[in-house]
Amino acid sequence: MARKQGSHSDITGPKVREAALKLIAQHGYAAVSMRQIAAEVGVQAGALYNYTADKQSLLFDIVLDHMDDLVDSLNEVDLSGPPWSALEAFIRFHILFHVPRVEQVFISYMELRNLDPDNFAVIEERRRDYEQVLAGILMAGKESGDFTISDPRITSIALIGMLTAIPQWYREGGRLPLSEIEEIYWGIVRRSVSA
Amino acid sequence: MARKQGSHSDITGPKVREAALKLIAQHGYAAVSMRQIAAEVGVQAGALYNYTADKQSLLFDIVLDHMDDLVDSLNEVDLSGPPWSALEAFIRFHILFHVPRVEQVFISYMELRNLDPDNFAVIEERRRDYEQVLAGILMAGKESGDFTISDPRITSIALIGMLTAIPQWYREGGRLPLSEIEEIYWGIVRRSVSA
DNA sequence: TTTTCAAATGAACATTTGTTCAGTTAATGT
DNA sequence: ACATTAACTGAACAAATGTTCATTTGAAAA
Repeated sequence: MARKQGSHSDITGPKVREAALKLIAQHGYAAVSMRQIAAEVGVQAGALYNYTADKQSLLFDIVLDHMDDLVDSLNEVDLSGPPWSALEAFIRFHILFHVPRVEQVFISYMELRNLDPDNFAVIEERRRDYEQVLAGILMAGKESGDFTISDPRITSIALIGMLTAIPQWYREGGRLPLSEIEEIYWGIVRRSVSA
Repeated sequence: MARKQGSHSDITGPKVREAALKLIAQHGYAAVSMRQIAAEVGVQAGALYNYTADKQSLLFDIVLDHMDDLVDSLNEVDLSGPPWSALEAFIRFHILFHVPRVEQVFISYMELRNLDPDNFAVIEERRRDYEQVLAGILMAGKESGDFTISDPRITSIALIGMLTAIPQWYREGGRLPLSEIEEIYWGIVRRSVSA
C-alpha cells in the first residue's frame, strides 16, 4: 500500500533524516544499512531514494547541516567585547550548543573519514573557520596581555577538544545539572588562560 | 603456493595485526573487509583465520593490547610524590604515551561501539581505572589545597579528553616539536588547576 | 630421497549490501 | 465519477561480506 493518509513527503522526508541520524550515531555509518534505516522509518528500502540521492548524501547532509547550524548560531553571539567577555561568551555558547546535539557531534567527529573527499573538504573548511574564531579571541587576549597563552592555535584546538567531548559522557538527569557543568568547564578554561 | 621460505607463522601473525591496525584506523572497523586486510598482508582471506578467530577478535585484540599497554606503562610511572609532581608526571606520561600511538588511540576511542558487549565491558573497565588514577591525583591536590578544582571527576575527564585528542592533529615534522607540545599542554593543565 | 605437516590457496557457502525500477496504491484536483 | 500522480512496494541486480574447508604447496625432518 502507498500513501495511506495525507501527503507523506513532508512527513517521511524528516523521518528519514531522523532515522539516519539516530542509527548512524548509534552504530556508525558503515555499520548501518539502508534497510535498517528504512525499517526505522517504517518503509521499504527503495522508498528512501525519494528523499536522498544515495547513502553518502545522508551522511553528508547530517554533517553539513550540523556545521552550518553551528556557524550560523555562533554568528548570533556577541563576541565584540573585550577578550575576557568574548572568551566567556564563546565557551558558554559552545557548551550549550553541543550538549543537546549528542548525535550530530558524534557523527561529525567520528564519521569524517567516511565522507567522500569532496564532501570532506567542505566540512573541514567549516571546522577550521570555527576553530579560528576561538583562536582569534585567544590571540587578541594574548596581545592585550589579558591571557597567558603559549600558542593560541594549539590552545584553541585543545579547548575545543575538551569541550566537544562533553556530550559523550553527559546525560540529562545525571549527577550534575547542565548549568553546573557549564560553570565547571568555564572555570577550567578561565584558569587555563590566566596568569 | 604456500610456505615460500621459512616458517611463516612468526611473520604473518604480526603482519595481520599490523594490517588490521592500519586499515581499521584509516577506514573504520565496519568499513574494512577481511579481504582488504588479507591483501595488505599479501595473502588470501582464508589464511587470516590461522591467526584470528574472527573479525571481532581482531578489533578486540587491538584495543585490549592498547589498554593493557597503557595501564602497564602507567604503573611504571612514579606518582607517589606530592600532588603537583604527581600531576605533572601523569600529564607528561599521557602525552608521550599517546602521541606515537595515533592508530591505537583512534581505534580505541572510535570503535568502542563496534565491540561485542562482553568485550566492551572489559575495555570500559580498563578506561575507568585509568581515569580514576588522574581523578585521585586531582582529589588529593584539592584536599591538600594545592589545586583549585570544582569537581575532580569531571576535571579528570575534561583533561584526558583534551590530551587524547593530540595525536589527531599532531604530525611529526610539523610546526612544533613534540617537546614543545608537551610544554604547552602541561602549561594549560597546570594553570587550569591553579588558583 | 622420501615423508611430514605447517601454511596458504581458492573455490564455495549463505547473507547482506546499495541501488534501480516496473508496477501498485490511494489521496487529490477536476 | 474519473483521471492524475506523488508515494511506496517488492522483486531483482551484481557485487561484496565473513567464514569454512578440501586441496595444494614446499621447507624441514627422517
